Amino acid sequence: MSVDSVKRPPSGPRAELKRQAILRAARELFLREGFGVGMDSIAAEAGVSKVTVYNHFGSKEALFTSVITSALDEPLAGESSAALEGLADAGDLRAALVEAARTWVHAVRANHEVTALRNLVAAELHRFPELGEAWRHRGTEGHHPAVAGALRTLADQGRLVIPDLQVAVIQFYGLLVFPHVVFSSYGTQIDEDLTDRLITGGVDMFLAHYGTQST
Amino acid sequence: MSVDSVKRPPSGPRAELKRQAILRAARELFLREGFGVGMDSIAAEAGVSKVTVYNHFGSKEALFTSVITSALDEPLAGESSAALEGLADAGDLRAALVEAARTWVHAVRANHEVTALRNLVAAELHRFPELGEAWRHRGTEGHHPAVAGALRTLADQGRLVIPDLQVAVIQFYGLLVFPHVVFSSYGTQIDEDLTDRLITGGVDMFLAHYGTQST
DNA sequence: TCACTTGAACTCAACAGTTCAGTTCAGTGG
DNA sequence: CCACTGAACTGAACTGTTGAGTTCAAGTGA
Repeated sequence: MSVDSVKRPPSGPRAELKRQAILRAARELFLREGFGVGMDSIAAEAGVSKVTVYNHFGSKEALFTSVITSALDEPLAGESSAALEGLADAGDLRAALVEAARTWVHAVRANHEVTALRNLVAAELHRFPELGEAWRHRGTEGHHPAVAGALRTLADQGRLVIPDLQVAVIQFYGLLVFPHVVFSSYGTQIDEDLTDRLITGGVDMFLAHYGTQST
Repeated sequence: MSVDSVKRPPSGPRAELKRQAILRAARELFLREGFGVGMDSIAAEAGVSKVTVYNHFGSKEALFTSVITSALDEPLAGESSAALEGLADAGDLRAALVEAARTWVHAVRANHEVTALRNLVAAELHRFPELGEAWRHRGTEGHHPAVAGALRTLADQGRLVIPDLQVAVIQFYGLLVFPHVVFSSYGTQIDEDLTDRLITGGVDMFLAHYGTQST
């Protein structure tokens, strides 16, 4: 009998499959029912014994944390910040901005799941304050640099005049992304047509204020 | 023994006092601890017996609903939409807009409580979908007409040129209000100084796009 | 007198987490 | 190809707690 009472999580190929199945199920049920969902339901949905769930994750809170942090790695960083990179070389800045914004907003809208997870984290802030912070880092502060960098570059090129970068970044979000975030937190969505008008209108407005003749 | 088994809520002046005390306590505790708070705690905080709570509200869900709907009646409709009325007569439109926005945003920021209640409703959307809808009505759609009306009036006066009113309204929100809503849902706040720059910068941007020379 | 209130004890269900005896299955050595 | 081994898995029963809602006998106040 080993004195070592620490329960290591299972390893091996078989265990990894179960782990993924549990994460998938937990994510889906947390999204559908909130944190209040029972561990039995999650185990059942994953097609796995409850004991296995506990062997892997140790507690409900740990499972929730794993679901969130695993979701933190996947999403929109790729396409959307890539779209921002190309801005500096674009001939037609307006068209390029519209295109970038379109990519970005569609990434946000397409991921029902990620947006819904954001709401879930917000809902459980009092139970998991550290998750709120983690999400804030990856989300807002994670993209700030990309947006800020793109805007600064354009300003350095003389194609934009931006006296207050911090404000400009938030305005960029406010015009393009926040409407979708806010509406989704009510459980509704902005329809396709209005989304499109918001994008072109937002870019127009942004350029009307910050653009120069060389735009 | 009356066959009538329907429990009417208590009435009378003393009952009304208790009712208010319960609502106040419930609101405070729901805000501080979320929907998970125990009915015993609420009763204790209200200085009232648990039985009295149930005599008045019947169930926890009904109590929660009452807290929200009672909060729906009170808030920012007054000052903020009043500030929008005066816009039509203003000489200096920019100054007037900044002033109106300042009033409005301060109303949103000052009411930690209302904003926090909004998050609470969003958190419990799956349990109370009808509350989400009610909040949306009083909140967003409740103010839309005021904002839309003010903007339309200014457009009719020829002081603004607004091709797409629906978009303009959302942009107005997006520049001025949404940043605060989004940040507060992360549990953070935008500081005083940045708030001010967002207001003036937002109005500038709005006017740069929609304003005319007669502005 | 009558409606309202109280406190304390109670029921009942849900749910996190555990225990255990037995089963699956991927290797490993022969 | 087989037998054995051990880690991972299962299912079902169990513990312990928490919390919603109820009951009741007694109190309060217009």
